[in-house]
Amino acid sequence: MNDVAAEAGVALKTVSRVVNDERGVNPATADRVRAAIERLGYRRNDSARTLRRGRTASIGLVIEDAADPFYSGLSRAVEDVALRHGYLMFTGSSSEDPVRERDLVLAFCARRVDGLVIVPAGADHEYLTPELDAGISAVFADRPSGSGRDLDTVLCDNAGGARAGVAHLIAHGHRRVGFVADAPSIFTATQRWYGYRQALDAAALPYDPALIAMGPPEPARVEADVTRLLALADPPTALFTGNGRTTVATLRALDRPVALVGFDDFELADLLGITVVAQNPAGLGTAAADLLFSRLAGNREPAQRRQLPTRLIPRGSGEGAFRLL
Amino acid sequence: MNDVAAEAGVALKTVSRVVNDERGVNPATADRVRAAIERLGYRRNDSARTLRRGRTASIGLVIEDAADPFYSGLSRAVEDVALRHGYLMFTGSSSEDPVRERDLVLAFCARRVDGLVIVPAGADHEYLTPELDAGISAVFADRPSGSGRDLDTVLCDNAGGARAGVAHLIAHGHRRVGFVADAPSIFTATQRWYGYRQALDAAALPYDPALIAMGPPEPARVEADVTRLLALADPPTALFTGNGRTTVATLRALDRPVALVGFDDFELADLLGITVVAQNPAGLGTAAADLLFSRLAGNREPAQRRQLPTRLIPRGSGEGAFRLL
DNA sequence: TTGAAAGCGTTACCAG
DNA sequence: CTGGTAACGCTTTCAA
Repeated sequence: MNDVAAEAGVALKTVSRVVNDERGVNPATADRVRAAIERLGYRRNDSARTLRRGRTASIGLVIEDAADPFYSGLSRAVEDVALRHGYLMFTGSSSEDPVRERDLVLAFCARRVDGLVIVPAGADHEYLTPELDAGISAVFADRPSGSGRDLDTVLCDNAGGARAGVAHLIAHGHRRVGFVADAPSIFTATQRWYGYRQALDAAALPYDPALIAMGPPEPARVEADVTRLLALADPPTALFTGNGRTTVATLRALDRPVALVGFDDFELADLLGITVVAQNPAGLGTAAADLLFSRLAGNREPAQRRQLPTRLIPRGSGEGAFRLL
Repeated sequence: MNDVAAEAGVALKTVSRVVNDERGVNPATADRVRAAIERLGYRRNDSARTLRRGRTASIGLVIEDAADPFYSGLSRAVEDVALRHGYLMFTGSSSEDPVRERDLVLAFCARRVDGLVIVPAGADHEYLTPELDAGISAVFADRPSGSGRDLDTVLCDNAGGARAGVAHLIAHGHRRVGFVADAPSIFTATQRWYGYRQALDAAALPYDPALIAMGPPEPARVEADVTRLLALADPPTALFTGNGRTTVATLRALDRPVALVGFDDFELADLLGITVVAQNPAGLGTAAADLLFSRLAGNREPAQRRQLPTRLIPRGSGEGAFRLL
């Protein structure tokens, strides 16, 4: 900017005015400055700008895995909202590791992002306190925080969705429904398990722990669990799967037709005829980002907790059974 | 940092030394400083650090769409490499819009990212010249640049992969193979079309423009085109589809069994029995990021152009025909 | 081992 | 309309 000022024969401050489209600059002077900028290939240094103004016009997004269709849909939605507000977005994948989540969040904060959208991997967010005190806004998406300050949170109706899905199977005559999902340490898995129990209770069906298979999200674990369930002496006649990844892994493990309803819609589920409880990843991202930007705009209301609805989409596998051939 | 110094009763510089783990600080003093940091909830401002040091330890990634499984896989791979090097990553989706690509890249540069990985939406990259002169490194992934300085580029073997896929269909007796893909303005689509032609030529089969359906990536367009091809008086007995999205859209449009080979592997393609020419999105991202970081480490060799192999995976649809039921 | 001062490239504030 | 100067929070350089 100094060089440009010298080149154009004006003061530094005048260049700043032109660069920032401030009014009160002689058009002729402005043109001279712009010409100098062009000649020198000058580009404003936003780091310095940021330092001086105290706002970086950037946000940080921490998700579980950028390559997972659910989170990449959420990610794209957050990005769109950010860009619409003129903000840039840092992205990081926590890989379901609380330490990595924390490192990413703190690294973003060190860059002085104005706000954060976090899909928490851990339950403890005490580490956020100094950052929040420093004025950084944060919104939790998909899962709530287990500790720390009460913060804006956007979830989907996990229990309600699971309840509806399992009730659907029960309504079609099933009395033994297997439940395959992520480990109980994952908030959404536990919520969906609540929903499963509620549906059983509502139908006065017994809860059989032998029909529950919760664990790490690895496909191999899921496939082994499904195989085990189906090999029981008194096997389930239907399965409810706890998320998209689990549903897909389950499909691979089926060696015979079984009624199936899965939480999360996914690509080609319609072609395959899989009945699902759909949630809206993009909607989740948009809602979280909107909430964040309302905070950045000065909204000082108490922390909100929004819950997005789910939708049961019957496609055959929940009404009859899933069969590929 | 000033506040911490005051709180600890030392000079600013000493705090800086402690924060950066520089040696030559009395352990007792260091402890006092650390205690003050803890009390005040101090966090280093990396923007200021960046400004002073001239390196931001961040890169920018511009892809076509963060929600597309292909690009989200690439994205995750780039992120992993960046994090391993202690870098943070800005992400942006161009939506196949050259203007948006340019705006994103320039915004990243204004933040003084050290490097860029770009999946170009446009062919013109003259706008990068001042940035490159300023010392920012850039690597193109998935598609090359059509203009501007010669830069590192990582592609997959588009023509070779398509040739192999089409040859596979021909080897199974097909003499009329339809080609459904993105618009010719997209580099990969055109390259794959070359591969298609090469396979025909190698088998001495005539090229029939009526069998070519290239256009916007919208599913509706693809479905309409597929329907049109299959309704021809002399319809194709096999289809080659130009990428994952197109393959999926094509599946939806099929009203009868047709032999099918698709470029790009995708989730559940194995279950559905779709023969594909697989490329490796994560490998592409890793290669591009590795190349970028070698530049950031000082590698001054001439621009490289790497080509990653593709792999034909027979699963049934290319050997017989695709049928869901 | 510790500290003081200069400077990174901007913008805010006050003068002219 | 234009310009000077301080300040943002840090690291670099030099001195004690």
